[in-house]
This record gives sequence, structure tokens and C-alpha cells, in this order.
Amino acid sequence: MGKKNKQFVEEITPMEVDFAQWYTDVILKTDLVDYSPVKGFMAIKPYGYAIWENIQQYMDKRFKETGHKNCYFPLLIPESLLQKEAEHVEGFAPEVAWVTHGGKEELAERLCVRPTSETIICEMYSKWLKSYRDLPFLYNQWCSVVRWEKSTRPFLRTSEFLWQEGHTLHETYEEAQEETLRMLDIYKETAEEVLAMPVVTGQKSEKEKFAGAYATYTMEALMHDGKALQAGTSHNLGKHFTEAFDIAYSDRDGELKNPYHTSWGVSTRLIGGLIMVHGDNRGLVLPPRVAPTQAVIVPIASHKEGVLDKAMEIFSDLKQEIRMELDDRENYSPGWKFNEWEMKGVPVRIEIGPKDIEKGQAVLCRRDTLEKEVVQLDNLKERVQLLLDDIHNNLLYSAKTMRDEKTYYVKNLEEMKELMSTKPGFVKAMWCEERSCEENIKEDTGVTVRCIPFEQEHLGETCAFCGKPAEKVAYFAKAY
RNA sequence: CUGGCUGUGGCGCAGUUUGGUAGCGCGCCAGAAUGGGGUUCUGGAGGUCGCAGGUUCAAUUCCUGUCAGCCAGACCA
Repeated sequence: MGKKNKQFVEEITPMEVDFAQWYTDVILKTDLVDYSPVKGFMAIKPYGYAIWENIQQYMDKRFKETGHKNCYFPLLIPESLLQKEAEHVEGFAPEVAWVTHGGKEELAERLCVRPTSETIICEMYSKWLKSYRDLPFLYNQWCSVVRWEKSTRPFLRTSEFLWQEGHTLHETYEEAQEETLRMLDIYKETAEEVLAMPVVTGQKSEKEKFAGAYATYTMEALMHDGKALQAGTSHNLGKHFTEAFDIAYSDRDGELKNPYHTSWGVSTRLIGGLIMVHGDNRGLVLPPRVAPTQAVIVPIASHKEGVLDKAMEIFSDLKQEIRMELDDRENYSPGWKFNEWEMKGVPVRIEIGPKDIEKGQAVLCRRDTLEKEVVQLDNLKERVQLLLDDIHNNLLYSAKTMRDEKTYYVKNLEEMKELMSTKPGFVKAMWCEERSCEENIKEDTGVTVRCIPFEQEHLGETCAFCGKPAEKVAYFAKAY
């Protein structure tokens, strides 16, 4: 016995030793992704893709419940279109990939691979919108976009990533603003209720807002290493694009008007987030509501009479309501399987062997705490379902606790600098909202304004960093 | 983009200093035993050393370039 022969996949670097390395180890060893021959582009393997599908499924449902419909817009955008909105080009041009040839012929106008689709979508909307009766436009697309990144990391920042982008048009500013915040709300609910990942929501500073937006709202999550991850954004684009693209409709009063516009997106970055928020030294800890496998059955002594039959019977019963796996591989010992499924983050493991069958019971082991319990087979399904909810709640609670422990108040720049070098995390402080101040802070500490949270508290009258009058509290952090 | 490190069967590594066309462990395949926390034994298959040039009688080994990856930073969402 023992582990003199380490047959298992190599150990994962402990997360407190080297968080970045831990992350890379985990995603590769659990078969979520693999690197492709092109820098910054990755293949998402079945286990990773299944997580995305579960996220997609939930969100798509929410989008449709709120009146949105899916469509699809082209991958390629003519350069002239990209350039129509001034701030937008400036923001995205540096990281755009270009198509210059069709076969052997050079194109008259080069085409960019979408870094985001505002421009091409607005171009289409300008053809589709005629009357106030057509509004609102509530469309979404699931696709991938390309941004030529200099340094990349699977899920967190890749040159191509999967996402959804909603693009809506409205008659009034108020409606657009309402939509912008409604979608951010859905994002927050997804993060917390599905991914068990607590987020802070609020508004982006002028410097950090989307290129071409009137206002950008964001949800920010805090990772174990004290860095913040922007997990989703929702933009009120005002009329910036609709004017630039000449999207106009005849209103009730006979006037031609430009509608108000929003866009909002979340990406496969969410997967990176949930890995970093919940993982531990044994590997992944997947939140039950998106885990590809919610419970795995490991039969013990499966060669013995009746064991496998019983395991299969349980499997086919539970799989009606729970995403199940039956690990009937004969060439691995139970202990080996335990470790593998733990590394892969499966929330619940069900052990069933001859002794259990005799007593009409099974052993459950939960991934988050690794606690075991004995359950009567009659109650098994109900118990597993309860356990899945319990694990979700516990993960959300632990993540919140972790975040709160890493959320600090500071009175000045020196304090923040000191704090960030010793125990990085979220910093809350009064802030003047001025760009020059923001730039100073970044230069001095590497910290950026994550958002001006909706949930405000009053900590004083002046900016903690420059002393000018300040009305609002902002969250600061180093960012992914 | 800058600095540091790396690239040898599926995975992890040794070999490179003192050039002579590869070796170990795990995994994989076959058989047997084992089976409640990383099983054991026996037999077997599998690599031309990231890629491209150069030096040399001869390059995994030396030189140059290039691609990809890791870590840190800059930049960027």
C-alpha cells in the first residue's frame, strides 16, 4: 500500500506556495484545456467545455426570460466600419487581427476579426430599424472574439475567447440604463447563485470604461491571491454608436431619432474565476450547479456479486435528476479513483461496496470539506440533492468570507502601497473620481480602480489619495 | 514588449560541460492476482531529441535564428 509508486498524475503545486503555477497545473491536469500551436489560442477539452455549456444554458435561459433573442453576426468586419466610432477604434485597434488576403488575392479593404461586435451589429441594425414600433431591439449572440494579447493565460486572458454579447436598442435613455443594469444583475445572480462566486458590482471609472461607452458597469470578484477579476461588464453606450452608424427611426412625432444602445458580455473567463475562487491544494472544487459531473459512483470490490448491479441501479435512478458518472473502470483501485475525482472537483462521491449493500446504505463524501457520511439507499437521491445545495451555499459562504477578510480600508496612498505589498486584496477608500489621481495611484502602486460600487458607505469628505473633495467610495485592487 | 527559465516516447525527468544518432520512472497494451484512500508481479509496444539553418567526417549535445510554454513586470480588458 502507501504511495511508494506514485502512479497518479504528478502533484499539483500547493496554492499558497505559488498561486500562478497552481492555476496552470490544475487546468492542465484536470483536462479542462490544452495549448494549441498558436500562441494564446487554446483548445477547450470536454470537461472544460461542459462547464461552459452549463453556464451558457443558465444564462441563455435568463436572457430569453427577459425578452432577448439570439442571432449571429459575421466574424469579419471591414476596416472602415471599425473606424466609425472614434474612441472605439482607438481602444481596440492595437489588438485587432487582420485578414488581408482571400486565397491568393489581396483584399481591397482589409477585414478585422471581431474583437467585439458593436460595429458590425450597428451596421446591420441601421438596416433593420425603421420605426419606433420596432423598438426595443433585444438581441444576443454566442460566439468567439479575437484580441491579440501580449501575455495570455488560459481562460483568464486568451487571444480568442468564447463569450456572449448582448446588443440592445431603446427609445429612451432611461430604458437603456434600465437594461444595462438589469443585465448586470443577471450576471451577478449567475456569478453568485450558479458559480458560487461573490462579486462586487458598480460603475467603472472614466479611464477603465469600455472604448466608446457612455458608462460601463462591472462585476468584480476577488481571487485567492488578492487580485481582482473583472467577471462581466454591461455598457450603456448612449448614442455614441447609433449616431456614428446612422441608426435612426421615425418616432411618433414624425422626427428621425437615434436610439439608445447597450451592450453586455461575459466570457469563458468566468471559468478561470470559479477555478481560482474555489480550488484548493487537491485541485478543482467545482460549484455543483455547473459541475459537468455532480456526483460520481465509485463501486468498491466491483467484481463481487451484486456490487456493480447495485451501482448501476443507483446510477440510473439518480441520473434522472443529477449529472452522474459511474466509475466502473476495473484497472484502477478505489483509492486512485477517489483522488482523481477529487482533483477534478466533482462535488459528491458515492462509495458503494458489499458491506454497504448488506446494510442497504452508501457512503457519501463531499468535495468541499471532504467529510464522509453514511446514507440509507432509500434516501440517497434526496440526500445527494440536498448535499449539492449545501455545497453550493458553503462555497459561496467561504468565498465571501475570504473576500471580506481581504477587503481593507486605507486612509492614504502610503497605507495602500504597504498593504498591497504584504497582503493584497480589495481596498475601499473615498475617491475623487479624477483621472489624474487614478493614474498616479496606478503608477505608484500598480493598483487600479475596480469600480465605484453601487453599495456605498460614507468614509469621509475627501479623496484618500489626493485630498480633493470626494463623494464616493471606490474599490481598488491589482487586476487580472 | 522587457527580464529570467524551459522544450528529449502520452506525462515527469536524466543525458548535453569533455559531439560518435538515446535512458529511467510513471502511464499505455497483454496476462494473473488484488480491490473500503494513490495495488502487485510477469511480458510487450512506443522517441531521432520544438522547428530551421550553420560549424563538423559526425550534432540531442556547439553556434545563430525562430516557434511555443512557464514565472515576474510593462501594456491591455
